[in-house]
Amino acid sequence: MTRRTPGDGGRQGRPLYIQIADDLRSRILDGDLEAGDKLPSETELMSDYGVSRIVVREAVAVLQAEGLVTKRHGKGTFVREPQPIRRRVVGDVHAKRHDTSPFATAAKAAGKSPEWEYQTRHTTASKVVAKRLAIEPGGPVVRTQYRFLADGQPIMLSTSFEPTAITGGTPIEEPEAGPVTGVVPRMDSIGRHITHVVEEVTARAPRPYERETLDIPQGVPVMKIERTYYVDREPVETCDIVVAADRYALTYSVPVPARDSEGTSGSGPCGG
Amino acid sequence: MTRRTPGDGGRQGRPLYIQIADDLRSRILDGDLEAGDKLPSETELMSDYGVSRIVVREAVAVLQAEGLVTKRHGKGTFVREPQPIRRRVVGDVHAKRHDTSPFATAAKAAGKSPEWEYQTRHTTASKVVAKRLAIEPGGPVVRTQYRFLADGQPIMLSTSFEPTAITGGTPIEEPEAGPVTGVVPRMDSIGRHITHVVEEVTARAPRPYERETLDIPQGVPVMKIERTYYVDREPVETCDIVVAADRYALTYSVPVPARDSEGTSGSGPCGG
DNA sequence: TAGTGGTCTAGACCACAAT
DNA sequence: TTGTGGTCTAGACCACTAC
Repeated sequence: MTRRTPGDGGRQGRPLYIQIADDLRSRILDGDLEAGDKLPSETELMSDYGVSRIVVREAVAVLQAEGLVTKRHGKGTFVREPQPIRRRVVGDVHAKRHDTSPFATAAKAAGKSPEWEYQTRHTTASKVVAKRLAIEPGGPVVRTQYRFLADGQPIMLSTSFEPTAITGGTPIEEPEAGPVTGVVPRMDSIGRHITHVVEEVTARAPRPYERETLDIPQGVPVMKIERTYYVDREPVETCDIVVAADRYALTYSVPVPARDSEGTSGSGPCGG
Repeated sequence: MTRRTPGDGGRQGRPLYIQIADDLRSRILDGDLEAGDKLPSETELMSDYGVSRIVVREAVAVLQAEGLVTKRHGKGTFVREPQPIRRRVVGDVHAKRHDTSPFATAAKAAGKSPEWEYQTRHTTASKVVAKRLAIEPGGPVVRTQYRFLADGQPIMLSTSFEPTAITGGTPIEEPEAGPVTGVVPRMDSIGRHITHVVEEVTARAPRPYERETLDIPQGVPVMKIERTYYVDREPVETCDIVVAADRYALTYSVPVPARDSEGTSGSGPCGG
């Protein structure tokens, strides 16, 4: 490692904390340090590399931001262990049925009843929600916030919006208060069969509230799914789902038409 | 703000840098500071809050990790501006055709020819790749790495794998060297019509190589798409696609079957 | 009690960008 | 030249965890 004199500001090479981070990273990726292993303490790293504590801390912060390590107060810094992944499969053409409720299904498979907390409010549509529901901004909607739990621990957040124009006055006006639950059965019960679902997936750093509620470590982003249910071209419900990205994989299966007469389908390389 | 005496370690409240971060965050979210606006300099924040520089820097680092601000050396710290989003739509039931090459389509729509660089290698399948292609580990594959460019700037990385057992000896053995390009047309040309595509979406912090190549700022994760093309149940190509999460939204449209006799489809609340 | 990471001060020199 | 963020030192007290 290139050692620099105090205060030379980097003339002799890259910053020390970057060099140390690189060194530690390769020790992790090469398998020298395995998942769950403890990194040398800050004191050890200080003497190992002959630098001050802040340099060591910045180096470790780099690895933490990359999601490679986790710090535990009073215990040390550890190589992050891979999280168990929940697979959320949508639209598998080979499945007997389409599973639009993987949370409930997974919970049942594990012998647990799916649990969630919710809070329903009658309110008005914001500009964004109005656009997704194809209604006028300010129009009446029913908003329900969910927290889904596994072993009592929140693992998914969701907020749904339904236009009162569709459900108002029916037994299912409030999603969790009627005789039927589940979006598709509920809409079926008032004669509206949902024909398709559109999901828009993005990812970003978690908000402080999400970090706290979902117990998300530094360096782990969230995936946000904007899901909208349609009856033909009419949106009947839309919701935002937020999950920790290290615990979920979203799988989509999409058919390719028999032949593309226009010759543009799949015209690029894989990913293009 | 709760001021603490030096070295009291937090008895009187939350850490100073958290309080300062909270204050700055609310000034951003309340619209007091808008996208593109410059935050007070570190020197100003030091005197504004009466703390040392490291506290100010940690506070700003929090906001940076949340993706709210970007630092520019020699200029200042700025509220991040929303990035133009490329929408990648897969499986829209109302579209005339399925667009499996949104990159090329988007480039053409903008009046530019899509550009990419690639590098093809004959190699053997790793355990992971073998599993995705349903072949034996160590089996021969053709591996092609792509960098997709817009205005000369890389915006997407992709690595594809095709088993030589399928393409070997045909004109399309190497994806970019044959008479036909594009996964679907290429496979069509050797009598294998792709029936469906499976995409598995995850998100994580970018690797150093990805940060550099794709020019990803602090606090922005990447989305990784594992895409596999199938002829019936036989995988014929798989690839990994990596994009910056603040510049892409992945949209999937999935049909819901006419009626679910087993009564489990959509049985949970939205997101459940 | 000892070791760990968490927070904080005071001060220094540096590289980058605009004027 | 001035102001910005980038890197770094030396030292302090604190809270958490395990023994």
